[in-house]
Amino acid sequence: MAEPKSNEAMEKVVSLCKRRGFIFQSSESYGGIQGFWDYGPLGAELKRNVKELWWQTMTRLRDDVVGLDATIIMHPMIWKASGHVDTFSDPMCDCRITKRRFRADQVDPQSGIAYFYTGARDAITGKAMDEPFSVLVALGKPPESARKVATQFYTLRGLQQVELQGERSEPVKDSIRYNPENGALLTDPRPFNLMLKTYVGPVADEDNVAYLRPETAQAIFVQFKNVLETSRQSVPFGVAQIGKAFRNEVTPRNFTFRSREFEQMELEFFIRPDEAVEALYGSVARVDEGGWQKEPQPNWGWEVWHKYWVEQRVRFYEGIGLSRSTLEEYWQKPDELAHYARATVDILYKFPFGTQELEGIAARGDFDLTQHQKFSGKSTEVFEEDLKNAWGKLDDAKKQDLLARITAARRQALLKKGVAASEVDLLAATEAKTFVEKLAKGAYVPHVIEPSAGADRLILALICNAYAEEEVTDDKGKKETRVVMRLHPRVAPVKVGVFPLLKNRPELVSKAIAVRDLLRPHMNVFYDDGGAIGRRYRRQDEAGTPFGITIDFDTLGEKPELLDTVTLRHRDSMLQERVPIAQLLERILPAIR
RNA sequence: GCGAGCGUAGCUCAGCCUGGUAGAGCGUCACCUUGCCAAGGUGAAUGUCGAGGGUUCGAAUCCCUUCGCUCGCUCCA
Repeated sequence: MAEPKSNEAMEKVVSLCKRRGFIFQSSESYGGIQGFWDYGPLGAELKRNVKELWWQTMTRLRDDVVGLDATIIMHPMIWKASGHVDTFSDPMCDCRITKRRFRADQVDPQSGIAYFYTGARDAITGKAMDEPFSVLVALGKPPESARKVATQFYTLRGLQQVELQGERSEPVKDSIRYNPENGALLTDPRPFNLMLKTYVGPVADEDNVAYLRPETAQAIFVQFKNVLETSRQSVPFGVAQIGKAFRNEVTPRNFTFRSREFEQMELEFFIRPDEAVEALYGSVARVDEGGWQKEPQPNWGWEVWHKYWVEQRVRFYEGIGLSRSTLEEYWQKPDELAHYARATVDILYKFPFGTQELEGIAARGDFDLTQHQKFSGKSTEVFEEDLKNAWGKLDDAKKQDLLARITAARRQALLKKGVAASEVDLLAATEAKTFVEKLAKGAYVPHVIEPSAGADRLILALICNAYAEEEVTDDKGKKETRVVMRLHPRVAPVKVGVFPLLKNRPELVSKAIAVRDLLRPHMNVFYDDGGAIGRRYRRQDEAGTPFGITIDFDTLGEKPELLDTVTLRHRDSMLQERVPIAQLLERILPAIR
């Protein structure tokens, strides 16, 4: 995935973002704060447009998705159930000599003889150091090798000629406290908690710990039943949410790409397990039949739904100016998949600093809803009368066949999870039986397809993608560079700039203001009367404004046939055309919607 | 969190080595000019030289600490 870095391109983008007011560093006047960013006037408009287009596409233009807007702080147990409490706090330790970092639980256990030192003394200056240290060497190695490493350690701490103090040794077995590469003692494990912690209520003690959500998805799972019961939806259907999430990233990097506070646009789309689909419709649609390119069908299983959502998401990106050629689809290999995922596709954008993930579309099975059912004790199952009836009508051979296939699938999943081979058959059989009995009653825990996009990453991709410099030659043959943000008109922060040709002619100014007021209820308009007209065009080019309108003397009727017409200037081509004021809305609106 | 480099006007940067209380270009603002693609005229604003401390008669300049940025390591469910 690594590509040659192009810092120059990125620096230009960052510079433009600040210069024109797209993105500022958070708390800049206080020295900034790492991993936090603010959107300026243009950035705020851009982000709002992107989020609204996502919301429009994902919920309002569909009849099978509804919205949710949940709190950032939720019951802490949710993060236990989701697995974040465990997977988000990796204790780490460092080699005291090479500074290499290890996951404390992933150090290769070492055995041998440990040599301990109480400290060291500098033979030249007489300076003493009482910091203890120890080195582990393999059995049979001479003590000199331990002394060499220990000397290195104290030298690094400023001693010139090291005299080791208080050496003693003892055998050690399977210790994970030493660096396997050089035997040096590692620092004590320190927790790296990637969730931002806070306290709910006035007392800041451990009973009141809560976390800022590291993803918006869990709220959807937790509210799944409420949404189902109140929205008049039934599976398959989805719940969409846009909101802030927080991760205490070790290393925020690449401008806004990896921030500690960021915004997600997530959909959890709930579907029937394939076995339920098969019971209802006799068979499950296959991906190679190509149906995923068209409208959803009742006989889709998870694979087709997954493929469908990948396609939908790519089409969304195309619709806001990220063509397929700027994107990459990365289908994770089976061994890269998280334990809960059946398949994950990353949609990547070719950023100047490398090709990086914009969105992940995961087929998560029933993992999340099952976890919350387990931890909360509340059912996350749905019931379908039709399923119960359909199951009742299956012949015995079909039922046996389904049971066998479910058992085999459960067996594989359990093996992958690390269940002992001796127990796996019984466990798989029991689980499959329970599952089938539920299906027979028309009940199941829905499976889920999760398209999860980063709003801020998308903004950054749109900005990088839009940035262009081009050589322009003027009438006098002079060459110059035009910086233009080729933002898709649908996301552009300002849709149209309105300019009186000259500002010292009140007739032009008042006409221009009238045009501005005509357009303003329908779109974001920027009025500018400062400086030469060309300068104002170029200023809007840098802001990504797709249209410019200039009011001149012909607008006022100098040439009677041009009365009430204006110049409409197009950002990308710089072409101009004469358009009647009365036709402006019908010319511009289709482009920005 | 570790290592290396960097931090001077809105932006790009000079000055730092060889201490003597800050500059250029672009941009911004106002007025004039401007009859359709940034470069005309006049005038103006802007930095406690990232922050704090130390050395010194005197620090943007030397030293220490800290914060931020970039790169590498680590991490990325």
